[in-house]
Amino acid sequence: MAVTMRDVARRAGVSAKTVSNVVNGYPYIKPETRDRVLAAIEELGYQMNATARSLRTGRTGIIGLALPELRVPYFAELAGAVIAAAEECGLTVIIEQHGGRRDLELEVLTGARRHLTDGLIYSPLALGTDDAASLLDLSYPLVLLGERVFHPDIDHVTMQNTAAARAATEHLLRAGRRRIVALGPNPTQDVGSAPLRLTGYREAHEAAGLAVDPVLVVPTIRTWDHATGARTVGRLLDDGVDFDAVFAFNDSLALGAMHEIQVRGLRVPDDVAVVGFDAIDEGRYSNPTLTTIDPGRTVIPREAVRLLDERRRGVAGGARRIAPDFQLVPGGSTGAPDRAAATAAVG
Amino acid sequence: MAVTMRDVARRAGVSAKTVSNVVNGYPYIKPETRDRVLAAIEELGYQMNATARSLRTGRTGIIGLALPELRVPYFAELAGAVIAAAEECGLTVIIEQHGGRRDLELEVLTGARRHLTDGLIYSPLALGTDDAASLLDLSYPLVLLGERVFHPDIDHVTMQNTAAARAATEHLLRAGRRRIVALGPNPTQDVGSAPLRLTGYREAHEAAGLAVDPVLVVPTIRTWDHATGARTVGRLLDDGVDFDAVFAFNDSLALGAMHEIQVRGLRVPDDVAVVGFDAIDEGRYSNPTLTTIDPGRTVIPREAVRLLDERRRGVAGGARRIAPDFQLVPGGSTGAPDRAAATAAVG
DNA sequence: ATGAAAGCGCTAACAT
DNA sequence: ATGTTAGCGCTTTCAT
Repeated sequence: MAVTMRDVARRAGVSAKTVSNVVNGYPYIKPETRDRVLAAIEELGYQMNATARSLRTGRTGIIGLALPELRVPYFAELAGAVIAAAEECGLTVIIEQHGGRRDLELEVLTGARRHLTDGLIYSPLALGTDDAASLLDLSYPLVLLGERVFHPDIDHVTMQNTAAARAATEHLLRAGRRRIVALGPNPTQDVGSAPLRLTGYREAHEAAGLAVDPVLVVPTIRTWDHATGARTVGRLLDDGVDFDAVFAFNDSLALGAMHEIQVRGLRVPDDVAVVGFDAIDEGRYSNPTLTTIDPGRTVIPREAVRLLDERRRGVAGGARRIAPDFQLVPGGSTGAPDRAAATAAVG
Repeated sequence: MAVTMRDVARRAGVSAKTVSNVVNGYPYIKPETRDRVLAAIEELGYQMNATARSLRTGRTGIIGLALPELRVPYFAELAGAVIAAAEECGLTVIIEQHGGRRDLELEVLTGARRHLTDGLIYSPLALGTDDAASLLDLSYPLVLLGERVFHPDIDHVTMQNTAAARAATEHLLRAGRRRIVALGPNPTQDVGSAPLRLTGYREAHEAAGLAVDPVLVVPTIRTWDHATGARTVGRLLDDGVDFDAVFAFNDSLALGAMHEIQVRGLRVPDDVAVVGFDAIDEGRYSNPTLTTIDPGRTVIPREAVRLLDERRRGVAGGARRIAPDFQLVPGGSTGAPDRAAATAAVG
């Protein structure tokens, strides 16, 4: 059997409650008593039983992070950063993969794991505005990532989707590209990143006084991965669609597209320039490197954890909405020079 | 306050213990009683308090997965698969990132989270054989990934490192390459994947009656990532080392190397062929696609969870060691044709 | 500044 | 086949 508070208390000649007070940083303890307790803890190698504490307090110190799939690089990087940020707050994270399946996304909200966690950071893919109701009468703190299920009464951490997409498109227009594919919109999706990014794409064209050729607005399935990017661009090429640039709605799509373009014997960026979105690590070592949008990749996980922790501790007021500054990251896929690594390391 | 077993019991006109029996699948219950209980559960929307059960049983149904960093694609894919496999067993996973830092790797073993988990799947990077002792007197089930801290009394899930590395090298030799860089060994590392893979590299040369030029055995730091691969190969090129192939000890190194080679204006595979190790998703859409070793990427996570769950449930005997079959995955980086995606989708 | 008693919700052990 | 009792290890009253 493990060492308990009673054991420590006996050893220190105090009551269990005093040990509890010491462990929890209760201030009004005679220094001498505290020292005796700390010594006893040390000697016995006492470690608190988190389960017992949770049963009593109703809080576990665990938060959930629900996302589509960990194997998708964007979510892997997000999860790594969320875990690190949670650690700073003394919180533990459990990751739940819903695969973008609607039934699983809903189950996450009410499933058994919600008893294990103090709150949830939630990145849905299939839910829409209609589902906002499901999110409003939850009995635990919730922070939403993205804005598929936007509701003003829920904490959100999101991106400047439209402005960033506009900047990405303007970057291509400035480089003289005039037939820019928008890769990623989905006709059945009225909410979420896709329509917002498409709006940015359109805004950039309008501002430049250019019309958007509908042929260049190319829907994909919701799974924005390499395979989808490659397959979709492959079909455009098969169909003889004329384009000189691709703005893909995320980096995986962009990298898949870039792969396919080169497999077909075209050059990036000479024949087709490519811009992505997310600034995942992979794009920094692709061939060529990928021009992309950094939507605030370090800020988003940190803020998500902060918002949730504040709710959890009951120190938050009304719902908050955070959309960090974004940044265009130039790469070889739009003609920025791909510097040699050894040289870069020196400089 | 949430609905408890007592509430359900009252409603069903039975004792709490009977509710417990129903919930836990105890067989000897009058069907009619069971139905009444299930109905009461349904009506009240009862969900079990996992914390209370854990306190009573001493088991949480949570397992730990300790790895260097989630942002490293190999570990992200591993973690995703471990979570999925754990789900199948009704287990929840918490991921702990130790960053390959020795102090954190040791802390994982004895930290507070070990009270929260029933066992640990452990993938160390900094520990060595000397640390085996730290792993032997742990009071919880442990499954080791890799063989940095090999010990016959601990469950291991590992790879056929030497045989697979030999196959990778032979693949390059068969293609007529004669100056193959071994990218990844570390002179200070006597255990783990690196020396085993180096042995495979040497064996392939010996079997072909070829000597290994020591200049081609190129150490890297332990962080086998893109940047390391690019930087190290960059230095070889700067130094004018003559080579016509690279066998990188993982895919990230390989992709970083491939990037740098192409940045310098050389062609892959014409000037330099490249082979990696791990078969991460990224290599399937790189330019060119990456030839690599699949060390059993689907088997490893599944088996790790199975071994741990068996120990946890106390149904395991002596220590087991699992090293699944591996497979060479040909890609464009050694001259296999990179098929167009759209065509591939049809065929 | 510290202690005693009670109980969080569940299940093990025993009883019937 | 079901009920009773006790207690997992902690924190929350309330008392001193």
